[in-house]
Amino acid sequence: MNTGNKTAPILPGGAVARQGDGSLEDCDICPFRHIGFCAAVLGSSMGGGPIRKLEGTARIRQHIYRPGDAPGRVVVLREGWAIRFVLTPDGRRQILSILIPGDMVGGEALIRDKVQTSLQALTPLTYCAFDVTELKNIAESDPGLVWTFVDICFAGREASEARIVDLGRRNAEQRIARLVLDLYRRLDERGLAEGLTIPFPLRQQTIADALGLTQVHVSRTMTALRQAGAMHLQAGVLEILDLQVLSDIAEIPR
Amino acid sequence: MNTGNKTAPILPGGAVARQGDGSLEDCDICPFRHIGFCAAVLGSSMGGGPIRKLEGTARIRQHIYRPGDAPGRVVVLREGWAIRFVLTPDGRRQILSILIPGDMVGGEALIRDKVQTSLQALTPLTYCAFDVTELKNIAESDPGLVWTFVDICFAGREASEARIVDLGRRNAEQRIARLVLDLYRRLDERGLAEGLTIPFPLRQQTIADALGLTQVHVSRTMTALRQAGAMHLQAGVLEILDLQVLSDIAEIPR
DNA sequence: CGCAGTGTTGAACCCGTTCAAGGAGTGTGG
DNA sequence: CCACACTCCTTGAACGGGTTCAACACTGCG
Repeated sequence: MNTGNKTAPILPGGAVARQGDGSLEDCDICPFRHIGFCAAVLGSSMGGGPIRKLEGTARIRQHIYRPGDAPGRVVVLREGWAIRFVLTPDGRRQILSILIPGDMVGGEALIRDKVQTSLQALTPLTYCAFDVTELKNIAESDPGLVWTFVDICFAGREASEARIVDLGRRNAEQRIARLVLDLYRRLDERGLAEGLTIPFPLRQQTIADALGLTQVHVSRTMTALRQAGAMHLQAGVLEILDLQVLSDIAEIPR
Repeated sequence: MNTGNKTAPILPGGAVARQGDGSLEDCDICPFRHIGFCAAVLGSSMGGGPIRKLEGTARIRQHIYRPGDAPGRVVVLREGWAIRFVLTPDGRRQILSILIPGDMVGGEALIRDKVQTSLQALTPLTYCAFDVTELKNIAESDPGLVWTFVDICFAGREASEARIVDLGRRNAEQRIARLVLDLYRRLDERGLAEGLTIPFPLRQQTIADALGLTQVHVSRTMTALRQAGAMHLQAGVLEILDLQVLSDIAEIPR
């Protein structure tokens, strides 16, 4: 039964979710129904039993989960951006991934009880969530779904390792250029880029915490990138002024 | 049929492997038969069809595979250490993982044709290898094996993300202390530590390339750690002199 | 209006790099 | 047995990319 606007807190951190009616019918019009996780779940739940889809929203800066929580759910972002991060003992933040619409998060809930990271909304957020127990049940009748998890996990690991190379061996200018190009590619794949212009809700402090820099240095470096004619950021919209220049700085062959 | 000492190159880079007789009988005496991947494969191949185990050796500094290769095999180290790394366009090296006996490498071959990294022996190496096609066949009759892949992949991703935090937010002393403690814990889990002493075949340049530092600075920092009474490295053997001091430096609660 | 969040800029500082020289250990060949 | 080459580690001095601290400007908002 669709509970309509009646809401109940189902995730730690105060994020609110409502339960769908299980038929997943609005997945039919979801722009992300053909990407990895959703496509696999939709395919599986057609053959086997249905899966309940939970829907949720989060306000800006709201936590979806924190270290030590046991969310028990896998989350797929539908609208808005989020970050997954950890805090060091001295209170500094390291962002592990920047999440855009269509991304899946929290896959570790499939094999771990508790998570060790925080998930926080960067913008107002709407998302779908799937109970891991139900996912495991579906996977029993459709082992192909597990391969989808393997696939998603390795893709995530490759992204992590690309970031390791950035942090270990590249300077601030290269790191920022590569972050921007990576986000541009991902947004473009999901139809969220307009030409060379993308929505860009990241603050300089957010970029700094993702790339192991300080906000002050991000400011200086982005000024340099703007003056080099590579890109331009204003009011949450980033425009790549010269893809070749930016790619050269990023050391990405094109 | 056991081919005995007759050897044939089966992996790129010149590493040599011989084919076992498929019965895996020497797994019975392998010290790593109870850890993740091997335990799962042994359990699966008992129920379903047998899997061929390939065995291989590599000399020091020898490549097992390189970027662009399609090894088509998953490797489990039996004796010796190895590194997985990439080279940046300007020729610098970033090590992505340091592998010790019992570790599984190359799981991406399960879902990718070509690998993007290099795998190189740090010491003389013996390893086992399993054909991914055969692994997939076994997984058809034992879906639990796929969950083992998910598990291993997420563990690898967690390790990668821990390294991201190190590179992004910790100084040289902390990075080295954490690397040493991580290796100590892993070696101890596999019964390869003697008290607080572990084999340590890493050169300073290797540590530098893993932690995003230079060899010169690793030298200075390790001298400082020695003078602080935290640890002592000589002739390929590392002794943790004061676990408390080292843990404090590493910011690991104990 | 006050205030919080964000970005810019300057100046001093420092962690780590770069360049360079030298020493210790090891293997090799004459 | 020694000369030589090679790898690895140490140490010094100068340099530089990035940090830290601080002041200020701009924006949106209650």
